[in-house]
Amino acid sequence: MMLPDTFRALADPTRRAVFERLAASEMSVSQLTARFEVSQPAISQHLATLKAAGLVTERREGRFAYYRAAPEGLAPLVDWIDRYRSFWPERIDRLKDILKGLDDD
Amino acid sequence: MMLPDTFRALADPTRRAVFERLAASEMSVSQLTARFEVSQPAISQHLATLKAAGLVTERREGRFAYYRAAPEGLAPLVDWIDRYRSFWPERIDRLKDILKGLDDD
DNA sequence: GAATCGCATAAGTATCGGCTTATGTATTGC
DNA sequence: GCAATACATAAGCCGATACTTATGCGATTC
Repeated sequence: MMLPDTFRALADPTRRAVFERLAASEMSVSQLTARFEVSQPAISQHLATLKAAGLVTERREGRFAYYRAAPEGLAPLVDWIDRYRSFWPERIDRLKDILKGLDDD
Repeated sequence: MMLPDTFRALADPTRRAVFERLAASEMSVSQLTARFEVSQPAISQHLATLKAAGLVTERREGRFAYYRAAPEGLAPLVDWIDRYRSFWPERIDRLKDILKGLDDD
């Protein structure tokens, strides 16, 4: 199965943290940089990787670049997990909790 | 959040394929090696990584070591995805399909 | 229009990670 | 007990990658 690098993109802790931050709210690169302890180029590079994986989207506004998490990018992960559903013991009912939550929404 | 290296363990395509194979059925290291194009040590190393991440379990029998996928090891992934549930657009109803499947079982 | 700002890209470096071959350690078979 | 088998570990190699500083480039500001 060809996952579009979703796992690899999220494997790096810093990059995952960037995604998590962008899931909370849209932010510009400089705002994002201020929240991490790596340089601005490092952040830009992580964003490029996340964007290539479909995990974030970019919105240009003048000289600013606003990024936000693209939840659809997580779909390959859900798909992948889905493939092993039938092998899962009922013990893993956390997935059911997730569904319950969705139903309640 | 401190994921127990689940993402990193599944980021490598070969290692992910090993996990997928072990999800289908328990196998010994040599049986597993026969199915891949990397050496036996490489397989052993992948298995060690997967085991450290809680994604496989080992069963010793004489000089054989049988491995099988540990679906519980995927729980951290589900947990992590769950954290962003509220940000997801309804468009991602695939997760609902998963839950439906579980309910039907 | 010159300086500044926001960001991306280039280039270099050092570490990590997956692979190999070589070797070690039990276990089994003769 | 000796050879062979099953697997793990050691050691080394090399490409990938996460970071840095330096630079480029468009947009804003004065």
